Amino acid sequence: MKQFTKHNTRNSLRRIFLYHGLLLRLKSMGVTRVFSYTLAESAGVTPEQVRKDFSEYCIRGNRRGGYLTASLLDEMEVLFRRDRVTNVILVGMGNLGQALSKYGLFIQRGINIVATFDIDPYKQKSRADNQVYSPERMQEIIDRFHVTVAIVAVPDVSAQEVCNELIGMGIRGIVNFAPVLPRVPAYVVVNNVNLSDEIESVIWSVSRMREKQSLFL
Amino acid sequence: MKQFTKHNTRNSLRRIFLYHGLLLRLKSMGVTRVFSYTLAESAGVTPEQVRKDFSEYCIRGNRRGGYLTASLLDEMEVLFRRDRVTNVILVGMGNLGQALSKYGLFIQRGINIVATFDIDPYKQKSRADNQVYSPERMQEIIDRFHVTVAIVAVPDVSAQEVCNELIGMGIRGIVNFAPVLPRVPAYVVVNNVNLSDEIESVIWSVSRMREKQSLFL
DNA sequence: GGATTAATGTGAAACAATTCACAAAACATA
DNA sequence: TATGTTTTGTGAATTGTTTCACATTAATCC
Repeated sequence: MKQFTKHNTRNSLRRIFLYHGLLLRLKSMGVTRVFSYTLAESAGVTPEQVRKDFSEYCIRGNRRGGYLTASLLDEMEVLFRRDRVTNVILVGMGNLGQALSKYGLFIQRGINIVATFDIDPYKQKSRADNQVYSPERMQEIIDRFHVTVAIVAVPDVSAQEVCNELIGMGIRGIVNFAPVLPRVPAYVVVNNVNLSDEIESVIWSVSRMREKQSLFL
Repeated sequence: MKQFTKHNTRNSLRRIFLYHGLLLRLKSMGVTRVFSYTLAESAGVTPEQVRKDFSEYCIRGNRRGGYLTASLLDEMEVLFRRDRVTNVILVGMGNLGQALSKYGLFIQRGINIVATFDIDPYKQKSRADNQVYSPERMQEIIDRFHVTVAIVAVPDVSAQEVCNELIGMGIRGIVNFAPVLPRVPAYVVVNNVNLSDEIESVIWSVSRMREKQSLFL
């Protein structure tokens, strides 16, 4: 097993996944060899950054030859467990949950939503193509499919409760779309995604930029 | 107009929006007064961090008295333009686009999707409740509603082209859900959101944590 | 009204991340 | 095989961010 001595940072991990996505695209475009500056260019970072990031995860290139797209991808996929499909569950089948359950890119990336859950009995019935389960069956499905990661897309008021239940049933990683930060034990990983915040920060950056610019008009 | 001498960082801006969301909840729960440690606790950061972040945006509290929820919110909303509704457009009405167009939390946060666009004529017709426009009408609508920010939820292959067109029509901020990083001029703000990456990074963190733990079993 | 307490605000210190600069390696060419 | 060129890999320098420590302020209590 590989050891990462340095405490690899959240930022470098994010970038690694970004590189991975870019590499998939490059490979599909028939690019067999990439250089640190190729990736840097597409990722909007410096070439040194790319090399440092790879170095942190003990990914080596070939001096003068750069990296072979295919073997770099293989190495990354083994390293980051993307060589196998991971079963996840999705809790909360509101608008966002329904979209996520149908989002085609997940399965392309080895993310398999094995089951979706909602407390609303109407939602449980309504979808013939994609069965929505009652939360009662959660434990059973988590056990059967060895699920450790859940996507939470429930309303803010139920988010904490749902997270607590999931953790009690063995879930160890949560991608949380509810606009609250759930409180979890240290052995559980949470990634909070707040769609409103993402848009608001752009709105603000734009309006600030316009103000600055208008000073020079 | 307020001046921010310090170059406020991306992280502190993200946290500011997080605090804002937390404050909205606290206010709705009837909390009239908050302290830096109240917010720190909910946001998962240190109290000093909260105070530094506020300080960076010239937001002042009352020594010993902390912050009054309502006036802090007012101040933030004026400062970050959340006291008015901002019109945005949404391009790409696939699964994700459709979910985003119906996502109730946007309007709660003053984000108004004034129009949605898709090249697929079938999608343009199909929705009686929520008209989907042909891209031909984009310029007209951008001008009419003074839109400067767009949400892009198109497939990866068309993302760059769509962004170019949007920028040509006056868009200055893009929230990009396509799994590519669009190349844009310096006067355009882009925020890339990659849902697969968010999930993959959790999957990896969990599997790494389990490996570490198994060493001690 | 002075003493006490509980909070903020912030410069300084510690820590983390990025960029720089260049040695080491691999390949090409003659 | 020697030489030149290109690219990686990484220690050192720089830059950025967070935490610490404490002076400052406001409220409360005798």
